[in-house]
Amino acid sequence: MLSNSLAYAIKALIYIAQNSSETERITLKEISDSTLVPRPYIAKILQALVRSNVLQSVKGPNGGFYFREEGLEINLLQIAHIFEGPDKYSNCILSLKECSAESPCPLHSNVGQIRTMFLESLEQITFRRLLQHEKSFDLF
Amino acid sequence: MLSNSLAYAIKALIYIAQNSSETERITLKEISDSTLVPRPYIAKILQALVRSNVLQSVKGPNGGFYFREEGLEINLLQIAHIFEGPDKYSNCILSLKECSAESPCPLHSNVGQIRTMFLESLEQITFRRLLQHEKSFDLF
DNA sequence: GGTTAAATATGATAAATATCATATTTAAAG
DNA sequence: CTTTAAATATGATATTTATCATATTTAACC
Repeated sequence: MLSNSLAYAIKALIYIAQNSSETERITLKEISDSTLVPRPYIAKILQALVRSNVLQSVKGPNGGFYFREEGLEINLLQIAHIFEGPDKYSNCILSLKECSAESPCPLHSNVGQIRTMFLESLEQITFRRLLQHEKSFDLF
Repeated sequence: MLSNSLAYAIKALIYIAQNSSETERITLKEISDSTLVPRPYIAKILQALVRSNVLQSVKGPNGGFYFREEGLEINLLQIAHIFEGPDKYSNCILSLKECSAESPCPLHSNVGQIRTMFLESLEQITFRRLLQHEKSFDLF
């Protein structure tokens, strides 16, 4: 339902949101260890998140990653847009050309509607909200 | 949300359910033309559906595919199981080991719940139900 | 300013999906 | 019993996604 990369990104972001601050940076190794995502892979994902202004990174000794202030307001749908193609969530669930509210495909009213709910729910969840989840929960 | 193959399979099955009978078989070419899925690709998909006893096929002149009587009672979740790995829909949305109702992951109660609804909705839709959709709807 | 601990950039490899091509089998019909 | 129109089997190619490896840059600290 979520791609591998997207699920990895969300796990890493939850961990960082819960444990980082501008002065308390989280290193790649720590993120990899606590999510069990291989270091080079999670590295690529985190780099994309830095480029997208979700995270901030600092190189060198005592460096690492931390959440930007504004980053905490970002929701899961926005993260999805970074890792899935842009149109992945935008069209008919069967990818039919003619499907629309006026001329709905056979799945539009049932499965399609739940898909819409799924997207709305992704959109409602920000990292500030996820911060409240218990920190000891294993993210692997 | 659905894999390419699964969406193709559903489109083909809707077409066959609406247009076939034991005496009125649908040929590969016709299915390919009406779904715009390349012939060799849809051929593989249909073969899998025959092996899974959803469809019946007849070789030779005037041959083709048609829905088995019992096939019409099959629901979309069962079709999904044919084309997606078996555990694809079975575990935590973040693929976390420890996630359960008692010890839910950060997404369990929101996105996870909607995922469950999604699966239930797939399970409720049989091809007999989809038969009722207007036949002139373009399946491409 | 040299050492070190970190991220970054780049690209290589592997695995899974999707797509295409071709030869074989089967059954109907003349 | 030969031809023909269909599915079937098999496997080749391409594309995408996931994974791994390595060299480079950067900033802190002595």
